[in-house]
Amino acid sequence: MTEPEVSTATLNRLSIYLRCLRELCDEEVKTVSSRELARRYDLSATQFRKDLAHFGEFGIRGVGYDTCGLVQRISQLLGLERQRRLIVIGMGNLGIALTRYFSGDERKFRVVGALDNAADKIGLAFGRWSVEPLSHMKSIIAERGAEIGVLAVPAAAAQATYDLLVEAGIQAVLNFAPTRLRHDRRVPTKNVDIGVLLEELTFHLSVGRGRS
Amino acid sequence: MTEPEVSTATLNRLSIYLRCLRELCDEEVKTVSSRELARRYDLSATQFRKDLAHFGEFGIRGVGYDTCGLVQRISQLLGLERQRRLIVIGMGNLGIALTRYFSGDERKFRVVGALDNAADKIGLAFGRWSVEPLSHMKSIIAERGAEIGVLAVPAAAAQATYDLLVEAGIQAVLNFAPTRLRHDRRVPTKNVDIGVLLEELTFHLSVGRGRS
DNA sequence: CCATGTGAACAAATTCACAGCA
DNA sequence: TGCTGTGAATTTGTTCACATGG
Repeated sequence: MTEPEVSTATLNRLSIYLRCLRELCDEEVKTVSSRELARRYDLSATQFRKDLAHFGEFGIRGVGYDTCGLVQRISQLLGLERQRRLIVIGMGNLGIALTRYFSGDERKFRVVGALDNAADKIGLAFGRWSVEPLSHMKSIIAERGAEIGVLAVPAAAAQATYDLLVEAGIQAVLNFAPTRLRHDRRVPTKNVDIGVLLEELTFHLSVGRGRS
Repeated sequence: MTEPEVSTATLNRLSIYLRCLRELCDEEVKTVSSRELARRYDLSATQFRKDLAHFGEFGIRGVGYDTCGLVQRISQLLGLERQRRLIVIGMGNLGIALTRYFSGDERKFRVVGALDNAADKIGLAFGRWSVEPLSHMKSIIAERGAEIGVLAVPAAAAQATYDLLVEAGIQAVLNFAPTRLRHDRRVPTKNVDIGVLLEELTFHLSVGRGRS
């Protein structure tokens, strides 16, 4: 069974649905209709059904969806059945924050390495692991099974560090550096660009009140 | 002159173009064609022209675009002609990181307030301002001219804090809390949901190599 | 009878292809 | 001639409306 082509928008909505359904499941709501879910969380009922339709049939006609069951199903679809391992590269403000955040007993993602080349950072511990130089990258990825690289280096160093990550065998990258990466086709890469988002808000500020 | 309706995608690309053009301008490249820009930064030449077309004509036929001039023009379009003021709410790992980051002499955005209700946080200084309780929010916004609120509180507190921000007169919100906010139509709001992005990457991991 | 799942209609965004100007 | 600016064509994504099945 080869998985279908699914848009980023659909995948991101599945994450949202997962969160909503988890809440309902925790509240011991047994079943929910797409309409009720949409009303409660300000979503589109049709879109919810269409998004799921990419992957199969999950509901019961005339009834709705089993909340806890669907949490399991969507978790599987997204590949969240087991914990994923991250390494964070760049121990600036943001890198430290992310390392600390994902060093707790966070369910789905866990930091297994913190890297930086600055001599005054190496050896410090922001989470469970102390900071190591980038020369250890390849062995960390291989030995600790890191799958996702979190890039939190300055813009100027981002491309070179990205290339190192790919070369070292990382399987995906979440980039926080405010720069446009030339990325390897085989390594899925997402960008979080806080500057771009703030500038979008600024546009709306200067034009008048608007919606998200 | 009432501004046109522009999609989020277009606005975000304008921020990217701005960054690319700034680089070219700094390198003293005088003019650039849409094709050359696209080639160098892996963008779409047609899309670049179409995006600009929402706002007017900026190029010279047969020649291309004046790099430094276009930096100015796009900055104006996005409302970046003056510095914008932020307040950060929630001094957890991420809130501290963001406060520090935007407390430097960052050109376009500057933190003018750091808020948290935790007694052990109040009074600490992570940037130029020490942490104040949320009860000061309204006066900080009014007296220091804060326009954008950066929400970095736990998910459980996000909606209540968002409502407080709106009530206190904030003009836009950048939300880092992993939750779906019911937002006021008049206050543009953007979400940065790191969990959603990591889950998208995880999907691609489990399915096979893919692109961003 | 109710809510799902889905083809068909619609809307939005992207890409093509070329007219028109420097 | 070269590159912009833009209608027209195409692709992609969303919404509608209803047949289908529990």
